[in-house]
Parts: sequence; C-alpha cells; structure tokens
Amino acid sequence: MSAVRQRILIIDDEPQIHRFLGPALDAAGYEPLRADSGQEGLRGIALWSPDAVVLDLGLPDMDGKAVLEKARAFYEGPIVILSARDREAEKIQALDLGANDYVEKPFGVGELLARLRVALRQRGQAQGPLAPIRAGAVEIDLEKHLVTRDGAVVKVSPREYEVLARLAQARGKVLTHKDLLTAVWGPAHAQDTQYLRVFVGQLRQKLEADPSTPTMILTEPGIGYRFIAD
Amino acid sequence: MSAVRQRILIIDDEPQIHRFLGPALDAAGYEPLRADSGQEGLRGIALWSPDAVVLDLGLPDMDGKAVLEKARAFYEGPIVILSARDREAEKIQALDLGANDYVEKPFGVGELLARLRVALRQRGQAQGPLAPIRAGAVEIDLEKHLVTRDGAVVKVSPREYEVLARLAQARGKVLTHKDLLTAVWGPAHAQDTQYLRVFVGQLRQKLEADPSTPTMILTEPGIGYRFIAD
DNA sequence: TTCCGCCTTTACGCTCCCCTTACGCCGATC
DNA sequence: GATCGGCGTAAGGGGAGCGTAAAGGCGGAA
Repeated sequence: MSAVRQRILIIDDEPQIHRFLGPALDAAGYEPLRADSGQEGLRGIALWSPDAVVLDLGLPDMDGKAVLEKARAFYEGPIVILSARDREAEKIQALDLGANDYVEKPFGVGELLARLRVALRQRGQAQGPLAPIRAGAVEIDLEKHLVTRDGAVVKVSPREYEVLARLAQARGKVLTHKDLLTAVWGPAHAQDTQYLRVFVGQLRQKLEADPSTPTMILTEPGIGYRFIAD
Repeated sequence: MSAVRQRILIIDDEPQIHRFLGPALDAAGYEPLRADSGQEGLRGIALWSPDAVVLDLGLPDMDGKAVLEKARAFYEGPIVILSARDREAEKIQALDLGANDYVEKPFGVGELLARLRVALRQRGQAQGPLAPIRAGAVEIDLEKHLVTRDGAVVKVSPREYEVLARLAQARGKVLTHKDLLTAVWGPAHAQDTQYLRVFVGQLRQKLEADPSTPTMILTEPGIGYRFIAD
C-alpha cells in the first residue's frame, strides 16, 4: 500500500453520481476529487494532476468530447468516459480522441472500479515503480510528495513542487516552456514563460549549492529547462 | 504506413466470428490470425507473439478465464475479451485477471476496432525510445535534446541545434540550402545561405576533430550539406 | 478581523545569441 | 593572368531572453 492514495477526479454535473461514486472510490482505497462542470474539470486536472479521471460526456456547460480533447493536450493519465448515450459512433469518437475506456450508464460500480484498475495498472507498468530521484544532496520522493536536502525536509510550495516533479520525472530530457506551463498552469498560460523564470529561480535558491551557477536545474536558452539527476 | 502490419490473434470457436472479424481487421490495416480453441490460442500466442489478442470467453475445450490466466504468464500485450455473458462479476474477474478490455456480444465492429486501437496505442507509447545518432566521438540524442562529444556535453545554441538535428536526421542524405533554411529560419529566409555558412562553421568548431577538414558535416558545393553518421 | 503565505505581475540589469558585415581563400571561367 | 562566384572565418552591434527583486492581491488560518 502506498503512503499516498491514488487520486481519481470525477467530472460530472449530477450530484447523485458524486454521492454514489465518491464513497465507493474512498472505500476502494482511492481519494476521490470532485468537479461539477467541464471548465471546473479541466482546471482540476491541471491543478491536481490526478492519477485517473472519470468524465461524464453529458455536461451542461460544454461538450464532453471537447473537454476530453482539451484535457489530452496536457494530461496523459487514464481517462474513463461515462455516458448515457450508447450510440456506437459516439463511443468510437471518444475512444479515438484519447479516452482509455467507455462505460455506459447505468453501470455497475464494481465494473467501473475494475476498469479503473485496468487503466491504472497499465499506467503503473508503463512508468515503472517510482523510486525517489536523487541529485547530489537533494532527494525528491514523488510517492511521499516530499523534497529533502541533506536529509532535511525542504519547504516547497505547491506550484514549486509541481514544476520540480515534472522536471525530475523527465530524467534528463529537456522540457519546453510550453510543456511545463501547460502541465502545471494549464494550456491557458502556455505563453507565460515569466512564471517559469520566477519559480525555477525560487527552486534554485532552495535546492542548489550555488544558486547562481546551477548544476541541477539547467537552462536551455530559448527552449526550456532540464533536470540532471545522478 | 508501417512496412509490417500489426497482427491480431482472434481466439474463438465460432466460424462466423472469424468470417466476420477477419476481413474487418484486414480492411482496417491489421493482419488477422486465427485460433479455434483455447489450446490452439495459447499455442498461437506463444508462436506468433501477436500485437494484440481478441479472446472469446465461451470456448468449448477450456474455460476462457483459464486461457487468459495462462496467457498472462508469458504474454504482456493487449488482450481484449469478447463474451456473450454480461454478468458483472464475470467482467470484473476477467479484467482483474489481466484483460485490457471487455466487449459484450453482440458488438459493433467499429467499437471493437476502436477499443483495439486504444489498447495498441497504450502499448505503443510505453515502448520505443529513439536511439541517439552517433558520428565518431559525437553523439546526438534527439529525445533528450542533448549533444555530447567523448561523453561530455557540448553547449550548442538553439539555432545550432536545429541545424544539426535536421542534418543528423537526414542520415547521409544531402539537404539543400533551401531545405535547411526554410526548416530552421522559415521560408522568408530561404535565400540567406550565409546564415548556414556561419552556423555550420560554428558546429564544426565545436564538434569536428579538425574543423578545417570536416569529416562529419560535409559541404556539397552549390547544393547544401550532408551529415555522415557511423 | 488580522496576519501570513503563495501566486501573479511588473521592472530592470545583464548575458549571450543571432544577425550582419568584412575579408581572404579556392577553383572555374574567360 | 585577371575576374568572379561560392565558401569559410572573424568580429561587432543590437536585441531577445534570462535571472532577480519586489510589490500587490488573494485566500486560508488564527
């Protein structure tokens, strides 16, 4: 059992679905997150980066397929569609837009949970078990959501952690400004590179031995940033 | 279009399923493989290692769930279950035994194909990192966006990297001045060949053993440049 | 309510990257 | 031998992009 429960975001406008699915997920060992509209759902994905998403296609404020498409622009985790519509074309379209599964309403909770397990299982083995990432005296434990330096816990704000975690997970790969911004702030702020300068600067202040000559978070001018692990 | 079509093994005892699904898969660009019993199916998976498996749970010779379980002992690819039984417990059990999806009969071919695409898509992105390009002591890792020489990282500016990456990807083919200029600087600068002379010169300074007699980035007078990899 | 922490936004100095120009070399052509 | 086009090298000016500091706003906690 992991220390932190896997978080599942439910995007649905019907309160009874939340009342019904929330406790079921909780009982199954997940942490349910809630969004009541498409807009809220997209913000939730960007903000919380949940381990999986359950998305109802029949939302009042925007088309469910549009939500799916926008989400896929910056979210790679599993998305399970929930829908009362059982037209085959609808299913095919949703699946080809990047959904991992499609469950028709009315549905059995047991089946939905099983399908979530499948989606999470695939994601799990694709990424492998997440061990703490080390870089010099700094250690980043993604599972415990904890950053330490010389064994001491370093206080990092939520946004700072998000940026650091993305960089660390990329393992030496350059992440472009756009990659980071859409992942952490959402696609609406894909141009605000100044955010990154500020937050990377703060992380360097807290983590680098000499913040003015960084060895851990490197700048790739004109491109983005790169994290160097041991 | 890939040179070799992805192979899908259908395990089902009903001939009409094969008559029906075989041509559909073929038309969708896959190569259908056939097995008419559980035993035959397991042998088929081991023998052909198909890219995905469609497994009917209602087989005459052995229980479908047993086939699934045995298959998972040595096969990691996607397995989509097909079944006339719609009992929820049945679905949950199959999904937890390692199935990637569960489709009830009667089913639409379109939906089955869409679900196969989902399964294959997930598998596809799990593997396949592209190998670095080597040329003597120089290594270009397009994925990590990194250039090394004798193992040490070489500092290349964004424009320099763009030019180098295009040349390296062409793998020995000549790229004309126009090709490179439009790709890196845009069509507006398709005539500014002087840009290339400067940047190719800088790359040679950084990467060639003897910059005055280049062996990696060669000049094709009047045409363009060529990259020689190992 | 007040206080505090975090995020956002603006301002400013600085580095270094890109573009440009100048010049010398080489081979082909006249 | 003179001329010319294509190429390579060197160097400088301008500017885009980066890092840093700091102030204002917002929401949550005390």
